Amino acid sequence: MIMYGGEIEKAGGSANHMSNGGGVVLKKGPWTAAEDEILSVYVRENGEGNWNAVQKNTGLVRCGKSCRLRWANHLRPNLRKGSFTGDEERLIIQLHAQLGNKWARMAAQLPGRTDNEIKNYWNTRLKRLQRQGLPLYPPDIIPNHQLHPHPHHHQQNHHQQQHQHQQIDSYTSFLTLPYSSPTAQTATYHNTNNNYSSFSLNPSPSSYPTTTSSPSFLHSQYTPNYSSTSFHNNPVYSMKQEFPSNQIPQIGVFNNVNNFTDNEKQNNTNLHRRSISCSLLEDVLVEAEALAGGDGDRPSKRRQLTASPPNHHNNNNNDNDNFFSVSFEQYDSSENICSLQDLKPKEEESLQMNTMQDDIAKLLDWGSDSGEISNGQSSVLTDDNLVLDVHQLNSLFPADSTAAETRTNDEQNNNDKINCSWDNLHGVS
DNA sequence: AAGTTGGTCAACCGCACCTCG
DNA sequence: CCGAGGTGCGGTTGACCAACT
Repeated sequence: MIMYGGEIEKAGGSANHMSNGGGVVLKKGPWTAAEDEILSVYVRENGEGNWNAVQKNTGLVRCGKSCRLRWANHLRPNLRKGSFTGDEERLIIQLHAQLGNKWARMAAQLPGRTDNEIKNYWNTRLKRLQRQGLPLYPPDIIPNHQLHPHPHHHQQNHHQQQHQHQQIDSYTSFLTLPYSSPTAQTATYHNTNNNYSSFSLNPSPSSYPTTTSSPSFLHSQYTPNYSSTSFHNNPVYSMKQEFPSNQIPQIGVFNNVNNFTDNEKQNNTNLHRRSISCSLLEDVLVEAEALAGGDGDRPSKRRQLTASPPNHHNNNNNDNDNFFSVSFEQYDSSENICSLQDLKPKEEESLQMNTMQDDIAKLLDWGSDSGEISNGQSSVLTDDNLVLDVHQLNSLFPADSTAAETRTNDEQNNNDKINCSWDNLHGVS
């Protein structure tokens, strides 16, 4: 047993302590290095989960939730520290446009990043943009809720159900939202490769900063395409962004990557965390199944968001020519992703994840001159950028074509079904 | 130099879901 | 079926620091 030897203030003598009900006064506030070490050793030896046992077994006077949080946000391996890169920022914005305040889901798309980091980043950004009266999203990104302001009401996963009470409020707020910016096109974007993006893009995006510290942004070099009147009259630009209650779990552009590179999965002994990841994937799977199985004749936002590009990429062609199709290929195969993780030998899995981790690191750095904070230019997802992205991904994910080739017929059928639903999408011109 | 403001980060809180007995 | 315990998620808060006035 590891005994915690850190200082413990007198019971009840500090606001930084709380009782766990058993007479033990649990410590609150910042963690010490000694506490970190104790927790790290314990998790290495016992794995994650059963966090309340940490206190019992180590004497660490921290509640289970605190232990879990500390581990997840600071101690677990392969955490990415430091500022978000420009591409990460862009991805966060894109994901937020898709998912809303689903920080955990967003974090799952950003290897090594925590939901807390993303949340902090977004909230900071939100506050700044609100203060400046600037839009939350670049003109070329239209949040899904603006495309489909009437969410349907079936909720298919517990993540969505979990915060129903909050989401009701959010939905109420959401109903007051106006829709897209004056110049934004409410059509789902197709790039020149006939690829699909689940958020809408203005074909002529203006430069939009993603960085939290971009001087050009902070000093209003950002010039929206529309008049200042419409700019300020459009509440999108100044209101707190809220999302409808049934935020649809989306497949982010890094979905495929996430399945293998999420750092938490690198700990192969960690079945618990794997189950978390699978839980996310299962959510995706449920949606895929709902889509493939025909969600009635209701053209839902879900359907729109998960639709595949035209099926010219269905077969053995080089799907990795296509940035987004890579994601969707993986998505269509999402059922296998969890099972693969469970079945794959740990060494192989680990190796693959390491490789993918590197790939992601490269991916996140592409287009970022310095690899540091975006200067605002790279945040624009233009058609040309997409082409570039596709080529970048081409070199990063050579295995994807193989993966696509090994898809089962069922997966292919599912994909085809989803493709068929493409024509039913709302807002697709 | 002192006060103010804003940004970042870490941590806590409350709620809801899941599992299990 | 029900309650307790464990867990995950999103919201919120407060400390700290740097830039600004």
